[in-house]
Amino acid sequence: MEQFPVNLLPSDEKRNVINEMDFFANKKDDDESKTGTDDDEDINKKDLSAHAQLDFNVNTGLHLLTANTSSDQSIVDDGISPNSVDKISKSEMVVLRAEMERMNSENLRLKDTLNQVTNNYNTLQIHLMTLMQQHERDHQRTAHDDNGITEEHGGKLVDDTNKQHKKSNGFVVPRQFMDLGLAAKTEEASLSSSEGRSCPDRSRSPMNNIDGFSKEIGREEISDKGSHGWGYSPKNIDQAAEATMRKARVSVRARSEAPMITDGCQWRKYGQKMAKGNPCPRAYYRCTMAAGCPVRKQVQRCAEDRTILITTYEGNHNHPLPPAAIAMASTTSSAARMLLSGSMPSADGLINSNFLARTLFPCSSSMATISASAPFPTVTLDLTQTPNPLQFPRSQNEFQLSFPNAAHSFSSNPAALLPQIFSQALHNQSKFSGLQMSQDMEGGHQATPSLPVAMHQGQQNQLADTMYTLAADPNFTAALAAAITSLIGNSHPNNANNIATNVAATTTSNNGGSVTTSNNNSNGNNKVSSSNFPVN
DNA sequence: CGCTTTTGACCAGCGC
DNA sequence: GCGCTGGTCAAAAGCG
Repeated sequence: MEQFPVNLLPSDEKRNVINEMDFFANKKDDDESKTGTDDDEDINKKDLSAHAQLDFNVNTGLHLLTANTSSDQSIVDDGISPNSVDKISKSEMVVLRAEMERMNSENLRLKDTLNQVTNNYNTLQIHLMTLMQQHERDHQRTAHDDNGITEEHGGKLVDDTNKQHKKSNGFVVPRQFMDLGLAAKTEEASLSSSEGRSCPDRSRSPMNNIDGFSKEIGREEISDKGSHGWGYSPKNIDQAAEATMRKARVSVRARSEAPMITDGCQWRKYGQKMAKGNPCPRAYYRCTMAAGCPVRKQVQRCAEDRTILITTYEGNHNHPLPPAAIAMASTTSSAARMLLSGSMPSADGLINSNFLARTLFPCSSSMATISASAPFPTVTLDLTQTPNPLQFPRSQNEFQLSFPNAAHSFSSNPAALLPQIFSQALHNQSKFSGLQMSQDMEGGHQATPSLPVAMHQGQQNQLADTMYTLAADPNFTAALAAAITSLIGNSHPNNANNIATNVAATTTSNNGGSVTTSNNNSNGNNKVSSSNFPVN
């Protein structure tokens, strides 16, 4: 280290020339011992002062802004000080300060360890709950097979769903989300067949109905609810899946001045309208990474806080995605899966989903809410809220620990932080991937009603199932991290725009102008409006 | 020239 | 039935 030029001097010469530098002499000896074998570390241990001084000097080099350090350093450099007693006392102060720094660093390490222990605890708790759920599901499936129930159409399927609710836990709680989806299935399917214009993509491309997640989740749901032997034709299954998936939406609220949040996909704008109760226009985008991809999203700024960008995803991609795109795509599929699994049947889904969000991303302040009153079942990931010190006393530290170079990355190259975030998120995800959720676990979501507030055992299991489904999704946490990018950008307002610019360039092309054109229908408000927070 | 955005129009659902 | 609203289409315009 250049900060220790004393090392360049022979030890004897130094000892003789600099009288008051016994302190340095010890340090130098210590340095020499370190230049030797590491095994001599214990043997060469000197008094605490020597080590402390070494640590202090090292830390001095790292913390250049420490005021005390500079003053102390000047004292040491001042070889003409007449009062050796003061030097000694000051040296002791230096030692104490060094010791304090060591303790602080140790404290940080302990905090980190505690954080890891907490995460491990949560993981194990989820694992335990999941195993219990699996055990219960196996038991119920066996009982259900004995009953030999078969279904002939969607209506009976819904009825059977409620039957299972009763059978599972003895409570009758309407599974609003699933019922909505299946109930709308027949209607929407008929509309699709008779009026192609209402759903041109699906009618023109029947393959869209059986692609990707829509088909997968739909069959998962149907197989789960009906269990065995229903009379659905493949066409009906696809229509049901499509209709169901079309109903489920995932909304992400994040603070960002960017036109859109990062999701890694390519989008094409196909419409923009003024929505009621919001002066900001709502933009409609369609995924253009593959022909016939059914995924769409709506982007709109929050009326109350226009720094908040609300992005609502719908559907699932039918094509391979780049790693960055997998994140947000998995958000939609996982969250939709959570919705369609009916794991949040109570009106107070906030409790469950908050637990979910905290478990998946304990270092974030993200909040997941379920909206049962919306026209479509929607899960909202609110990434705009400030951390709750009572709930996450170390959230900020944890976040910084997770992204130690965040500030530097933002100051130098904002876009460089994104891979860090995704890596961190994937790292978090790997904690869950070790749970090795079985295929059956992922595919079978048993209908389990719940008490609204006090968590019934069945609800706990269902919650665990849902959480596990999300956690097992390879990129759900990464998706959350992608959204949290906006949070980071918000914490660095000077860099937020840069991030947004870099991000937007990878997702879609847009003019980025401040003038947006509204497109109201039949209300005489077709006009060009200016906005400080353009949607696109 | 091809792709994207803009934007007026159309359609369906819903409430009154 | 009518009006409002959300969602989408598709021709025109813009852009590289």
